[in-house]
Amino acid sequence: MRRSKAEKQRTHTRIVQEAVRQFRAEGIQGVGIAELMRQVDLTHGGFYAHFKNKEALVAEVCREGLAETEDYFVQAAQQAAPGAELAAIIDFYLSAYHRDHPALGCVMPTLGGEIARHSAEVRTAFTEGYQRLLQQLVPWLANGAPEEQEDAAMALLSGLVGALLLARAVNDPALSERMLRVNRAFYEQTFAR
Amino acid sequence: MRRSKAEKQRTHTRIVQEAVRQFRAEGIQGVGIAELMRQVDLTHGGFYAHFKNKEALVAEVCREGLAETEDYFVQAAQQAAPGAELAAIIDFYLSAYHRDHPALGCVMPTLGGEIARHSAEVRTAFTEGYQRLLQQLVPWLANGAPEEQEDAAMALLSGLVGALLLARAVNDPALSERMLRVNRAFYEQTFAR
DNA sequence: TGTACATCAGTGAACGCGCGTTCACTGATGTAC
DNA sequence: TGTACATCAGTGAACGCGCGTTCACTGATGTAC
Repeated sequence: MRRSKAEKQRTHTRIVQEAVRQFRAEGIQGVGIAELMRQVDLTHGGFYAHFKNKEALVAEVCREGLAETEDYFVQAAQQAAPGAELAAIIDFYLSAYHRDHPALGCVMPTLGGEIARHSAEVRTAFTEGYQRLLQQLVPWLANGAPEEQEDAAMALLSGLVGALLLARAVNDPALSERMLRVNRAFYEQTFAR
Repeated sequence: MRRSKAEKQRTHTRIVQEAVRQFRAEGIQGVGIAELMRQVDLTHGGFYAHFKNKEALVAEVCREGLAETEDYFVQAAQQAAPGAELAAIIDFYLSAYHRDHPALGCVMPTLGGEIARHSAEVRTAFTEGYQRLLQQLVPWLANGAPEEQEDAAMALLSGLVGALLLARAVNDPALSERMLRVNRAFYEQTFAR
């Protein structure tokens, strides 16, 4: 039953992509290897031909998940009118669509709490993805020393994450809507140049 | 083996307090009823004399956890010099101690992601606690229409939550320290009056 | 106030189930000649 | 290029374990008289 190298690569990618989706929807602890592999049309034993253990998958999920968010930031900025790049990123991140589709969205609000409890391997993968995301925001922030721009990006990014997290946790649609709206306005007024 | 009403009440409180602590440290899914009850010197069967099911406990944990954070906010403000109340709350929330002791800290960064996936019962408890927390911040925000003060409190609160979440997830101590410092400075400059 | 009985907090065995991981096996792929 | 053999992606049974919940039971507490 051995498969070609190319096919193994494809299978590997499919496992990671399905894991990113499922982890965001159900949490890391909420997803079992057997169910994950079933969704990829494989049996659970095969998992260990691709990953040393579940923890190694979690690390890859961090990388993949944060890279996806990075792509979304780049796309939002590209499609925005000149000067409106940062507002476009903020509007995308704090949209009702993003709030209502955690399985398709950023891993930071969905998995951040769990990741803090995981191994150094996982947290290092997270840290690297976070730093790249930060650099993606820097070009759109007010002129100044690079360090000041990074500082601003850090404040903005954690604000976005917290706002989305809380907008999802809360059970009152009007309140949730208000949280998104208020935070969009706050970050656009504070950081848009 | 029946116990007095007062003793049942005391037991109930002990279960909830131990659950708040364990949930913050290990996540909701990371804590089992048996282990929880063992820490309270009871057997797992007795759990159901106090709670319909685990979900009912989670709802109580939300209430208790957010009430604790509310108390901390009140205390921080009381102990602060006049005019420095908001800075004191921000400094407390974004302290290295708070980051390093999630078991003793706010439930929003630790449990927020999981709570978003829980029942209406749990999310309603969370929503009520969140609203009370918000009102605790309002008095310390810039004068203006009550709605504007609430808006500012919402932006501040989600920023605090996101910053603590990320400062814990990241694996680089210098970066984590910088995240706390930058966010403290940002929120104090933006909101302190 | 004292007695008889119902209530029920807590015990501990048992339920079915899913978890992460291991392992002997299969047969197609990759490689050495 | 063709053949012989080693490799290894994926299978599926099995491992020990912990999960949430139920339930018959116990004996002290609460209550009705």
